[in-house]
Amino acid sequence: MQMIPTKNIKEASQGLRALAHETRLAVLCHLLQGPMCVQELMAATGASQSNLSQHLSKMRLMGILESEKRGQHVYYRIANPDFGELVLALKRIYCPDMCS
Amino acid sequence: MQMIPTKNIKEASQGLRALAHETRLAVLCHLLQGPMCVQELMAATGASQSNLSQHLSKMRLMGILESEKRGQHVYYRIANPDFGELVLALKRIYCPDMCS
DNA sequence: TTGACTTATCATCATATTCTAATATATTCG
DNA sequence: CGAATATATTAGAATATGATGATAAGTCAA
Repeated sequence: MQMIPTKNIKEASQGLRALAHETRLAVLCHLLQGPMCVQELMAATGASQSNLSQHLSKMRLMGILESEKRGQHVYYRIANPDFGELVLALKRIYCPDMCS
Repeated sequence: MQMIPTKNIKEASQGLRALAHETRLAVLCHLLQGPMCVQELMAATGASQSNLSQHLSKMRLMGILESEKRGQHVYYRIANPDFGELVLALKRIYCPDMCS
């Protein structure tokens, strides 16, 4: 196991912080199934429009999500498939009962 | 990819929060090499004694680390090897240049 | 153009996190 | 015992983060 360079620790910890919230982690999990628009994510997470928009904005700024406007809807998707691996590692830790 | 149950999202996001700090992530990375005592971790991270102790305490309470007292030193180690996988996923995202 | 709808942004308040400094506890050694 | 060392705990101030409500801006359809 090789050490992460100090200069990257900062970036990685900022990225983690952008995931370390119940709503944002739920969004990430839902988006693993494919792109969704804000309305759909509102329904899926139960967050309010304003609140969700701010969470999505933060994740986009941190490079976790990408967005694309189609008509009056904005679709969000995961920017980097490696986040799927990260969620898998999370599942091994926090959902040991799930056979994945 | 199977969805993480809502009831576990909370726990997982709390766990992530316990990692989402520059000092704590650095500690985790160092401990991947093996157990270390507080002094060694102070030298490795540059954090102050009190500050580091609080970070270690939080990680221990969150089940990320375990500690063992040996003489006047307290050795910390990673409680769950799956956190190593999580760090590997982080490396793929934030250190794409590192050939790991 | 007007009105409904979708999303983003802003201001503000509430809460959580982090750091520092001081102090406490425990262990070892002389 | 008393001093030195290692670690933990506490209180407080500073800062960051999160939720809400109001509003703005873009799109569509009548």
